[in-house]
Amino acid sequence: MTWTNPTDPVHNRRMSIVRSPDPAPGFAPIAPDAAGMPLYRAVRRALLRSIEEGKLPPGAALPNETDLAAAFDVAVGTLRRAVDDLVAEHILVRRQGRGTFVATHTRDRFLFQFFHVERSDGLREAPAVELLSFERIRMDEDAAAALATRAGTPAFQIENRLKLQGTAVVHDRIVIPAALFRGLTEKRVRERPSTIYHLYQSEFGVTVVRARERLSAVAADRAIARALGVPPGVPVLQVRRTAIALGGRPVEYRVSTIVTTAHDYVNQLSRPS
Amino acid sequence: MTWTNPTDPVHNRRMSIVRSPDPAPGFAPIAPDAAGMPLYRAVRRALLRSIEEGKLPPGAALPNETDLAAAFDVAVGTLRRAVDDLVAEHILVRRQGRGTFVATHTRDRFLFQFFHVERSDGLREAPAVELLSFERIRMDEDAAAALATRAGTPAFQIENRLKLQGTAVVHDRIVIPAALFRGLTEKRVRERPSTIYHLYQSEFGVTVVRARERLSAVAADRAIARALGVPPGVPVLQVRRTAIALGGRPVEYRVSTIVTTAHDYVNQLSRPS
DNA sequence: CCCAATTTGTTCGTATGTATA
DNA sequence: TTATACATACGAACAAATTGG
Repeated sequence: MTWTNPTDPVHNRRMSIVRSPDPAPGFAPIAPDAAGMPLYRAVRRALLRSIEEGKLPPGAALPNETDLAAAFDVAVGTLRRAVDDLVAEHILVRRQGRGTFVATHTRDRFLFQFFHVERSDGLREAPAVELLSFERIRMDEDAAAALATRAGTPAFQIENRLKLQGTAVVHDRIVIPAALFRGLTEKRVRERPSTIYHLYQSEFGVTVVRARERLSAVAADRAIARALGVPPGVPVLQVRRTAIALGGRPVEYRVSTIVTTAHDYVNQLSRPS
Repeated sequence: MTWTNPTDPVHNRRMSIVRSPDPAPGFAPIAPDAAGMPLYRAVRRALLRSIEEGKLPPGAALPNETDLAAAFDVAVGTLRRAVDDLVAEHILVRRQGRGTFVATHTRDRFLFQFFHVERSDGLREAPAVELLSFERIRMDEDAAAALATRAGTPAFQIENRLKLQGTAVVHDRIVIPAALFRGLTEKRVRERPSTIYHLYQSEFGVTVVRARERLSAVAADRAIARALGVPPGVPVLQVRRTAIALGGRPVEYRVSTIVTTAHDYVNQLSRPS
């Protein structure tokens, strides 16, 4: 059984109608005006807030579009536009016939979105990660600046060596605030079943959604050179990454050092759609 | 005066209706089926073809959405979706209240899409370009491979030095096929009023739409070191770019060498929407 | 293997708001 | 002010993919 809904002539919105058991609990109608923000933006923010607050944990299925639109009191098209944006940001994933889900940090996603090294001939493969060290440290100036805190802030530092086709190519030094990752141990890092971003997400509720990278060429220092099996002083590519989590907070500072004798950092400037 | 259009129950498409003077000449209805491709994809391709064929030159205004949708015999929403995609690819530009236009290569676009160097403290500014040399050459293996042709193919080679905040930071060696740029002279390069991509577009009908870049760290050779005023052998960032034009053809191979003592190559991994 | 239910994907159409000239 | 064009929002119908019986 269906009704046709009377519409509010001012805002062109459906007027609220009582329904039997709420098909999308926890989603309140969007206020008609939110500082001149388009409705689909307000819906996007509401969804984002639900995800950030944990009401929609990673992997969770959203209510179907019809129910969710009804809960927000917007048209399906408006809801879809909001979801479109979140899908483009890799925060939601849609699967036709199945539903819409909060994105999880799979290996595929890591490779696609956050790993840019491939062999000079274009061969791409997942790196084999080897943990070199796990320490409690206090942040240096660089890490602190990137993480919007003060030098000396307690942190974990993880050093990894990444091999491609059997040869060491990348050295990662990862700095993460201890406050955000309470209870992290070397064991948990070493025995994580998937990527480290998956670990952040599944064990600490920290979902990395984007990152800024600054690249420069430097001479390999002794420690890096030894770790990567190259002579000290050879030019290596240094990538300083600040990873941003769901709330917009920087949560990881990472310095990747890449030997580019047989590999490159690749970047696509605009993809065909 | 308006009609309501009878619809084809099979494809849910409007049936053709004769109209007075064609409001969007040169745009034929899209065939209902194009290998299972969604209609909006077919519309996108039709628009792209019109642009590639020069029927919509850079800067040209498209017919308004209503007329264009009618010409293609699709709904406005379908047309808008096709245009959305081309806008995301920077091939079209929409301006509310004015119209939709074929994108031109402005300085702003170059900076946003194709120039990634900024000072270490985050300061971004447009580079001052200085032409160092202009030569007719034959392509080496690297350039030929990037441009999908054979070594020895006639080409132009342009060397530029880019200054930021008054200091030389980037050296560009640009290789472009002579066949695509007949009549190019040093004078035209030197006296171009805007970016070199604008020159390609306005003078040779070559519209760069995207690029692939491969980055590595190398030691500065003597020539580069002299051009950039650094000691030979210092680590520098080498960016090898293949630029792709509208038809999908590679049209430029560029090797940028960047001194990264006070500057970085910056990259955004996913932007918030 | 096929069918039915569910969910997203595509396409249609329309009305109104907002920016521009 | 008016006309035009894109932007937002509504609603509806059918297609396509997936899952479970």
